[in-house]
Amino acid sequence: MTKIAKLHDQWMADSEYRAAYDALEDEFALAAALIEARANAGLTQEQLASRMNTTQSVVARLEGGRGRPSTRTLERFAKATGTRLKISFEKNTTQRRAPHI
Amino acid sequence: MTKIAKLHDQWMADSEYRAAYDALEDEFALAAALIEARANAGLTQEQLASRMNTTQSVVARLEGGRGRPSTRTLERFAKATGTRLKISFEKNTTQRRAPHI
DNA sequence: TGACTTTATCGCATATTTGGTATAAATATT
DNA sequence: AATATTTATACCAAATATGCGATAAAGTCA
Repeated sequence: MTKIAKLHDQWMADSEYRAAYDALEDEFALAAALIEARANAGLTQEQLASRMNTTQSVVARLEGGRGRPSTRTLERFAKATGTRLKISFEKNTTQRRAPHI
Repeated sequence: MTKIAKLHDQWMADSEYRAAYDALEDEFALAAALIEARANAGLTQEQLASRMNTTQSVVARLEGGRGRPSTRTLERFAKATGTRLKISFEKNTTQRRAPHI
């Protein structure tokens, strides 16, 4: 294990750090989904923004993983990309492995 | 087809009505997911609220399908119920049928 | 029925997200 | 390189969600 990975493991013991890390991971996952959906739709941020009745800066902010958008926004995003928003709470069967960094 | 169903079909042609209807459908889907997750966790709204660092009334509001919660709230809900929040944009392969009411 | 638990709703203060504009930064095109 | 296009960031006002207490409503059980 690298020094960094070890440090990470130690830090994960700290609940505050852990919470921040998990939140980050989720934000990335959402950002990735947003980017992929727009890519599949073949739209620029500007075009998508127009379909969502908002501005390009808002779309950039969403895809940048900054902030925690409301489901209202996600639904508009889904419609604009011709997709269907699906939100679910999955059982934590397998414990997530500590990622190798 | 019933008279009501016929009326419904006519109304669905009106974009404003249709948008409202779709939003409602999504809200119900989310509310159902929330309720199911809490049931699986075997918690009362009060207990869950405590784990989310909020109050019972907030949980009731969420499950009631009133408002469009932020992903921040959904993430806290997921952690409190021991589940993992999953948000995805699914391709609209088959067109959704008009539901029979 | 009455006591008790759980869930739903209301009003309002606070917090967060979103809209909009401007502009910087990055990417693509010629 | 120069220009055009696309994406990222900053700021502030407006819209929306959240926190919270009080209380109503509904459900459970003796």
